[in-house]
Amino acid sequence: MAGVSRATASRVISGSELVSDKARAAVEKAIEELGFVPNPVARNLARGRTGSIALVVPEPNARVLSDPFFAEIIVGLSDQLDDQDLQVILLIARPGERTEKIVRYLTGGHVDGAVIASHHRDDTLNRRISAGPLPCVFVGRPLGVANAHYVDVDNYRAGRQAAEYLISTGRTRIATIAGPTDMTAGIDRLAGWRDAMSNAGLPTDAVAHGEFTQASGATAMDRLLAKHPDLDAVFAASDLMAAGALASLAAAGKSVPRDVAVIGFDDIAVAESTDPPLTTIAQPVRAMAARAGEQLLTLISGQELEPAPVVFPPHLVIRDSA
Amino acid sequence: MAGVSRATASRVISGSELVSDKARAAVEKAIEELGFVPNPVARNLARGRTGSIALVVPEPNARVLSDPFFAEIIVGLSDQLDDQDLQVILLIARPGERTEKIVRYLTGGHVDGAVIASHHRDDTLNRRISAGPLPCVFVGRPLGVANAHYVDVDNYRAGRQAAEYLISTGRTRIATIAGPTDMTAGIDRLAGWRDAMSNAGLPTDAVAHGEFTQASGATAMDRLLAKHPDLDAVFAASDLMAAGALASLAAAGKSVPRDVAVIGFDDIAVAESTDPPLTTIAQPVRAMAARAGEQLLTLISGQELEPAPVVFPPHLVIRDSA
DNA sequence: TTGTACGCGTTATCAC
DNA sequence: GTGATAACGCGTACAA
Repeated sequence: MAGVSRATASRVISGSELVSDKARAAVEKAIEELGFVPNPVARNLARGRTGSIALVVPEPNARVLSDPFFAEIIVGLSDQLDDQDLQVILLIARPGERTEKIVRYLTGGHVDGAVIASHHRDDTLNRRISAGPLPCVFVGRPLGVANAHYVDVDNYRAGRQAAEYLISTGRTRIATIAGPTDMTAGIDRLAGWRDAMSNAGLPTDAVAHGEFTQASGATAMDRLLAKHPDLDAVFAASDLMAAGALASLAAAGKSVPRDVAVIGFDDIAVAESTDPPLTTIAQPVRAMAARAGEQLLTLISGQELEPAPVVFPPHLVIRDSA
Repeated sequence: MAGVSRATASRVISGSELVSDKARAAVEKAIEELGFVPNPVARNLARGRTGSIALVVPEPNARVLSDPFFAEIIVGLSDQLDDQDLQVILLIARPGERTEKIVRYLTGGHVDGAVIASHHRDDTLNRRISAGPLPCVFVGRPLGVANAHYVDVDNYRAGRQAAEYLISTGRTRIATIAGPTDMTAGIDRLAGWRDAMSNAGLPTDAVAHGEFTQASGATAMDRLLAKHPDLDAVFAASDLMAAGALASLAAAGKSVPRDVAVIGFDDIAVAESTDPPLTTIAQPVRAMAARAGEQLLTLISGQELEPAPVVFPPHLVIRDSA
């Protein structure tokens, strides 16, 4: 219709510079009149790509999806990829299903790359994908995967920071409600707390483990109180566990922060509405996700990328509980 | 390699019955040895489809994504579509951006259909997509869109149910914290409450509007208490608003449920951890999303579908607040 | 700068 | 049952 060949039309649409102004104008006019829209599927076939990347959520649990953490990841990632006309495909494990299906999907050429939210302890998926040819970036340091590309918050530093803050406010008998020992977030935060305590010459024996949930935080606090009735502060590795701890402390007749200071982790919405509002350590999740997307783009474009972790600094948010 | 034509190989892969056992075996053997995986992009091009549907979240707000409501929608939808090798593409409006880009994407042939989570008051997107040729199903009754396919909880019935329950427990001075007047969830729940109250011969003047948030629920409760100090019950159109109301009531020295009964809506996680735990009305979000997916599949397959709404019954969850 | 012609990897429509 | 062969709609060497 523009009186040119398909090739020239294609050049105009793809934004090539090697087109005369006259031809370009003619094509653009034709596009306008025809309401022409390129077929993305055909385009991707010709280009040898899929035009989409996967966001893998290996947890077969609806609860994790409502986790603000994932919400931020989704937003950060979409935001980063929107301009590259790459779409985000959500891949969540179905309840009671092995990750087999996800692996098959990822290796089946459906996507150009993957961002894996790796909070789960089951690392077979992580290993298999990481070893394969598909570009992939983890959000959160994956356990048992060597040379992986990942972005994470500096959990170790965060643990130190929490302990050091409590120490700086004069607390001396400081406990921690740590995460599970088979999740890097739990391990690293605990290690940081431990080192800060040791450096200050304080005991590191008041440790209880939770599952990052409110209920587990409450029972962990119960255990701590029973074993160390003299404690005057506690660092919980998640806000939910901190909220559980607040409930436990209230039930035990302890006033927060007067008797016991509490500091959480995540800075999710509930942190503001607890009584008292939680002092907590925030992680820049959206920025982390954006960075993961950026790294993935680099990998997809074929550039070699040193598998150096990208680590973001945590950020202390001071409210009333500590 | 199997000594057959592409056509026969394709038949085997696509699971056609019109293949001899011998040929099938040969092809399967070849597939095994070659590790052959069909290219999804080429397949979709040949089939004239995209192999994906969009889940549209028109709210340019990260907060709504962490809403358990959306989490359940995502899970329900993926669950339903997983078997059809249809993938869910998440389409969220970027903050501060018009919905223009989303419309372009949807009409650009990127997806075979769309599920639109239509909670937002801005209905231009709803109208434009609904009027177009793309199969689409709404979750939540869209405002100002005629003949739309949608699934929803029976908000009117839910409002009635809440009021009737409060009445049945002997309350007589019953208020409501309603949602915004330009969202169907707000409108319909209020209408149900109003009718139940009228039918029981009770006054319907104690109405305050909130924005479905905790803060707005608290201020709405403040207003209600100031104007109707004698009220003995309140129906909040969301759990978050109910939580805000609880705080406001506590500040006013009112005991729940002794002085004032409170009933919420949604049955999200916080409903269990408020003090006291919230009696609330749950909606079967996951089932609703699955149904929306099912409807969308029907539409995509080209079958005509009467645009009859699918309405799910709400479910009263009795805890301690009423 | 432009056009020709082929390739991308399948599925679908025919004849056979 | 099976096998050529034509789409599917676009990108892009290569030649002009």
